[in-house]
Amino acid sequence: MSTETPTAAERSDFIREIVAADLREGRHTTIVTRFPPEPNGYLHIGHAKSICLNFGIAAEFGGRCHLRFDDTNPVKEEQEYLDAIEADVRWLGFDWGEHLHHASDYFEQLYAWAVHLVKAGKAYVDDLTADEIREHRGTLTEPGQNSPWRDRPAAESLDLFERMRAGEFPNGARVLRAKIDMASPNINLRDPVLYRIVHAAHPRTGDAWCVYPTYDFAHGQSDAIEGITHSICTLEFEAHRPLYDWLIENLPVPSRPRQYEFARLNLTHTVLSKRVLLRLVTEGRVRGWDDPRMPTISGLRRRGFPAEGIRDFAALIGVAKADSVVEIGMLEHAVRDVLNRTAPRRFAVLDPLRVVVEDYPEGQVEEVEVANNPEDPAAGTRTVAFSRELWIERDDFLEEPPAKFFRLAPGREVRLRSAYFITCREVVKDEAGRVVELRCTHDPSTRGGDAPDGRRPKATLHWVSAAHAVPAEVRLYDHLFSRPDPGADGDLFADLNPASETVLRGCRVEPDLAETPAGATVQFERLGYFCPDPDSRPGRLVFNRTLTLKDTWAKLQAQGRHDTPQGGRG
RNA sequence: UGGCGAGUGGCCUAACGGUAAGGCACCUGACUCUGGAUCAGGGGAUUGAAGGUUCGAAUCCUUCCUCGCCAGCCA
Repeated sequence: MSTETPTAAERSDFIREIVAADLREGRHTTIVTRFPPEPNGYLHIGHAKSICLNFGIAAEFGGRCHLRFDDTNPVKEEQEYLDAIEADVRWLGFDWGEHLHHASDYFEQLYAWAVHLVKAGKAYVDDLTADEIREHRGTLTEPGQNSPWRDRPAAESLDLFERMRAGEFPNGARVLRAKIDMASPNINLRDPVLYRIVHAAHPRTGDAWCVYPTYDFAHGQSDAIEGITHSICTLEFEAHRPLYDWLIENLPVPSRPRQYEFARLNLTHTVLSKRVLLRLVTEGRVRGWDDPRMPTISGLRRRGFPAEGIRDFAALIGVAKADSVVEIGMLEHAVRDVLNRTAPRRFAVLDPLRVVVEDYPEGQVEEVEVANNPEDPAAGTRTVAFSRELWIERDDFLEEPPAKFFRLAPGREVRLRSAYFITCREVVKDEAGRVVELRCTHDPSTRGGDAPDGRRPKATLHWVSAAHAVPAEVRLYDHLFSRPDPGADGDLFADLNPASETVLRGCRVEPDLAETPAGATVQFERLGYFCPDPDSRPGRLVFNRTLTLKDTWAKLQAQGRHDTPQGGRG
């Protein structure tokens, strides 16, 4: 159940309309949905859309939503995935109560139903090889051919099926098939395979079974067992619906679930395919399923995306049947929106440039008061140490400022946020001509950040006191793929963004940032949102950049130079 | 080429026969101790095309076009 659904009080979509009508017209009194992941990988933002839909509907209509693992293929499934999926759904803010289920919980019942079909002459054991079955299946335009085993006596199929279960045959030797119609224009109805022999240990049932039901045979029946009323899945299962219905109609199942399909999520600059994500991980293109660049729930979490932002995003994009590609900016907008409201502000300098305030007494330290979040007065204030030697952001100074560059430059006065106005008096360079230090003066009357004479600098800079700031490593993240439609030219991996991660060492941050709790995302003023990485240690702080702030100056620069998609800073 | 599904401003989504709405993005201005946020305003859609029904069509009908999915013993 969602903690709250802030932005989408009146959101509706074609599925919710169906649900509402079913309730209104008495077809159901309680709505039961389910989220049915296969534990063969980590959940990603596309799954989040489905999770929000299924759990969201259950919550809105006073029903319930089950978490059911579709664990029918032991060769691809692992306990690690089962655990990660549960953690991710919970982190997203949803609760399945008592209803944690597995298709494997129903193996015995499913087997019994398969036997039922065999006895009814509606399923048979086929001795054809996989290749032969394919050849008999026909093509999109040509009907298939009946298997020579199609009409063998039910008793013979039954015997063979029992021996399949008993482990008498090797993988692939035989399968159980539904007897429907080899000439159907819907290929899924051309005697689909219901059971196959797989001698492999299952994460939950171990070696108890060596025959496993296919998705088609397991899914709808599991829905029926659990009393699912609305079995919501993605568009690619549309062609399976007739089979879903055929099985429900031909089996003595306890309920009549109905399947509805919606368009899966596609996002620009990212790939949402478990197959590809698995490759990124196994081939070491990223550091793991929870790499902050991954579109996985665990990656987004590590990156600092709040669950609320992900839920808001799901509400924002809606649910429909048209294939679509959502701009990643939409996700970033939803996330910035919650972070702007909730993230505490802190000072951090990513690329430090030394500033010496010449007219500020050596050894003196003042505690200046700074708002924790201008958006939220209740967040209160904190004090930050100010002293003679400071660090400011290197790109907040330009010796020869172009028009529209409002920050520090020789002779120019700017405000140091919540502290003093300073004026740059001298630029110190090393032998190579690189600026290494700025000699400045301050106006003591501007303490706190306001001038008694009403003077208003065009820029306000963030800063840290050199003697008080603590060092940190900061990892900057950008889109994993550099083009909006990765792989459109053929080679997906060639579109990997080489600048998707930039590691900055030698950053200087406000001391209390050392205490930022894991999972908390803060705003580094004027830079963006950041969160401590799990790699962070007391003495060796590591922060991940969740997202940059919107940056008009970076945009202006980008327009002028026509590069840097994510803009500036570091 | 068979079946199924879908086409609404750059992107997402709404309109359920009554004369195209909202969000994101973009642009402009105001305000601002974050070039953030906020506020105000703006540009932009002959609703894939062509016919037809109707007083009236994004919605109904016909034909066509385009895109997606289906020929795993994956899900």
